[in-house]
Amino acid sequence: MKTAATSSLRSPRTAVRPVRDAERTKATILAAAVREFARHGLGGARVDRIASLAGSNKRMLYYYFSSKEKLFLAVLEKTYADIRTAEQALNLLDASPTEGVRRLIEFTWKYFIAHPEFLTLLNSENLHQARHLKRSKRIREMNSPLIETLGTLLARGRRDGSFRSGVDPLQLYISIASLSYFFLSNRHTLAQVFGPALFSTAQRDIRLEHMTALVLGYLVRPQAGATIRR
Amino acid sequence: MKTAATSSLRSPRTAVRPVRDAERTKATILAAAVREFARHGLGGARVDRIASLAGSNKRMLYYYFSSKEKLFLAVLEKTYADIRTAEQALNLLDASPTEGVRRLIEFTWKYFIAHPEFLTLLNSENLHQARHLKRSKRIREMNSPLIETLGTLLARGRRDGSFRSGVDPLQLYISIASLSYFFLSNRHTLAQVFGPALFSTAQRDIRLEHMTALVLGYLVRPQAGATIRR
Amino acid sequence: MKTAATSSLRSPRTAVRPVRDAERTKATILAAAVREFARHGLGGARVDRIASLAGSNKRMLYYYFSSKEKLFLAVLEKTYADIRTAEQALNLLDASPTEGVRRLIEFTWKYFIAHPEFLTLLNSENLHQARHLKRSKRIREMNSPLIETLGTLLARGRRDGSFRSGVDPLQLYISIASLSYFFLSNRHTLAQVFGPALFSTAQRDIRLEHMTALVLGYLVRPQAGATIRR
Amino acid sequence: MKTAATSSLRSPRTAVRPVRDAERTKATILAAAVREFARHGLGGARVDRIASLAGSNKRMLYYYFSSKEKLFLAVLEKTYADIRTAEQALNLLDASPTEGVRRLIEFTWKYFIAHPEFLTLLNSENLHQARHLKRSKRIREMNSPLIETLGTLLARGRRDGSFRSGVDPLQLYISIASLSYFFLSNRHTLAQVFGPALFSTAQRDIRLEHMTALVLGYLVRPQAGATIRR
DNA sequence: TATGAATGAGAATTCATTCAT
DNA sequence: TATGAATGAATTCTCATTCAT
Repeated sequence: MKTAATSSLRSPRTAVRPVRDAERTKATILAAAVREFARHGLGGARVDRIASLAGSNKRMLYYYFSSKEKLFLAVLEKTYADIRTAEQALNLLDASPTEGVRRLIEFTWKYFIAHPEFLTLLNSENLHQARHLKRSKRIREMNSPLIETLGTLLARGRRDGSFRSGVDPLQLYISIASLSYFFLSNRHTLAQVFGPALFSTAQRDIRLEHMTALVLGYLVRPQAGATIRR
Repeated sequence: MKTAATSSLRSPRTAVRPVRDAERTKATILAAAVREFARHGLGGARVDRIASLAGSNKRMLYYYFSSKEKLFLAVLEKTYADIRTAEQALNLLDASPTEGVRRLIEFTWKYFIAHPEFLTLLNSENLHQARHLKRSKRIREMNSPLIETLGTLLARGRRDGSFRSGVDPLQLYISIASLSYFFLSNRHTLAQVFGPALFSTAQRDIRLEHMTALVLGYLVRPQAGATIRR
Repeated sequence: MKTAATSSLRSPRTAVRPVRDAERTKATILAAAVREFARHGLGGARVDRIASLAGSNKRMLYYYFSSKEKLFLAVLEKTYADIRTAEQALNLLDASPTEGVRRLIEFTWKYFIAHPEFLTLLNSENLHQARHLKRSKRIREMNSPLIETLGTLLARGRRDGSFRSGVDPLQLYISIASLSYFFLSNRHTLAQVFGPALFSTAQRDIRLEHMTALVLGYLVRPQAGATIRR
Repeated sequence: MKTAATSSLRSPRTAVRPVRDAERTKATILAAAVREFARHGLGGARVDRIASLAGSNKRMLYYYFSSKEKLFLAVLEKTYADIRTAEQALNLLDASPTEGVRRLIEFTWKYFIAHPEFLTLLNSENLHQARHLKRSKRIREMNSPLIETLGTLLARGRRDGSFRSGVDPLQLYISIASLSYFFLSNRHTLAQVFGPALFSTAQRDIRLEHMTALVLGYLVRPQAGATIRR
């Protein structure tokens, strides 16, 4: 009876009965948790909702993750792991310094757009003063390769005369992230204050262009011969 | 007994000036709410804690603010009103375009440092998709004068040749806010990932310098005569 | 029967509506908790049951006692306070040493019969290794006056030749408690093993006589002149 | 993979002797259950903990014992069987009546010290009003031989003039058990109230001496010739 | 205006037990 | 025989809100 009801809800082929596949169940719960925590924050997330979102039940959640807090940590770890993986696919050093920086800006922008959960989860974790991150060896070991890559790009650009000197790669990296982050993370209040047009698809390109112009306008030295006249 | 003692402490006769207790109680609760919502977000904030933080009681809170949500809205309105007031004290148009922009960056940076609650409250409101802001006529009427001021600065700079052309004041305003916001709002996770040294007082100045260099490096045209040679 | 008894407790005149008498509500909850913990032990007791037994609700229980564990502690404290009060009403020193000891035995026996909760609560607390008692300053300060009283009786008896010498009052006190405690605390298993007749009202007197004979038979020296012959 | 590895470790071929795993598993679970129920009582015991304590799993526990309650019953039966076995090794009738009683006291004392689980399990069963015992034919058939033995000792002692008359062997048996039981079962609260020194090893001997003196002081008639004079 | 008492609905977490392999 | 996965029903505890004085 119960089985019938349940099976009608879920397609017979995929999940008629309990999965009995630990890894899969765990992954499903984790994915549901990512959505829930991203949408409602740590405090606002509901364990019940995560379980039913995952097509599982609360008990399984505790079976695999022990507590809501630890589940949140697992979510953070997955989120960090995901972005690190995406970063590794970037080959910024294949291009010219200018092109490399341009691609980094674009990557950041597009990643944040494709993964809005990253922004809200990070906000949540900061609201809690990075309490969970502090306890996670895993995350602390996941260093982003991008700071070093950006450092290499800056050095190359300086050497070939295209970039100005004296730029700290960490500060610049943070600035690049900032420009995308703020715009997307605060889109609801920004839309309210400056009008929803700001978030049309056309405006998205405009924002990307602006950010690129800002960063490259700062970095790139006017080329020789490009004498500036009045 | 206790009541008598308490009331004598707050009795109009002993107060220095005939302060309206009602207004004072309301303000105290609001101030406590700002702290609580800033610290814990909307979901994590506790009505009990606000009441006791205010040295008052829950009944008063409901008496003046009707519900937790409306109290949150009041908090947002106060927070926006505060920053608008601070912005009005700025006289960016008294200075040169370059100096005006520099001051705007500095103001933003320092305001965010002095008012960390602004950042977390905004994050909270965005988590809730600006649900409260949408309902607040008051906030929507509180337009920031800075976009227009920045537009004027950009136009002046363009005219006097110091600034590049084609810069959208809104985009630039958002970028300026971004650079401070991200760094401060995510300080806990950033400290965890890049080390706590990033947030020493010395580093603060470095961040401000970097942001200023970035924005002005982009905006300011190399001066005439500053010919670039091989 | 039970309904009648219960409803009389809540007669319309006394508690039709919420009591709004903090002390009374608290006391009612505490009384209900004594019953529930005594019946089911700490682990087996149900917070819901306590609340409804008290004609109140769970929330009030937490309002006044913070947690199940702290409520249990309050119950222990009350239980200890009760027996100490009862002990203070005893005037053992008014009687002869023999009579004094007899009365102590009788008091212990009757108190344990009248207060079966004392036995089970003590068992529970010992199961938990006196975890709660350790935290209770109140209980540690509630010293029983009976050890000292018993010491005085023993000294007097020794002096007037009625009691043997070399008896440690603490050991004897513990033994007196033991004799009643074991019989009553284990009555269910004893009845199962030795038959329920052991707990008839007639047998109760027999037990009291036996315990008195045992203790006094040990303490009291055969009187002079009562020569023992073959 | 993991399963294969595990089962190969326990395969009959690698075991030293061809032990019947079934019996062993059952015994291991039972032993673990004794500990767990003794420590936490019936209500506080956790099926999970028993399984992992036994190095086994919950399914096996249910396979062999059907339910938590039945497992508790099995534990009680084992506990009773153990003490009956130990009692049978006593040969109290080999000695003089006085010596026989002395040995019985000592045996009780030492058995309770060596088997603290007996005390807590009995307390648990009494908290549940001997519910399980009532259902166990096995236990009801396991009569203690000691009542009869004690009866014989008392009769002999009366006949040879060493013991007083009119002593009910059951009452005395219960008293002897009481004196050890109470002291040991309530050791945690007693230590809290009277200080931990009461449970030093030295004090243990003092307690045994006291109990023996008490019982024999009551039982033994002053010897003939030991006329009491003025 | 002020305050402590009271509450229902809901939150996280736990538990004994069963299922599938 | 053995094992990990799965679950419904409780269980403790929390929270925003309202009531009585």
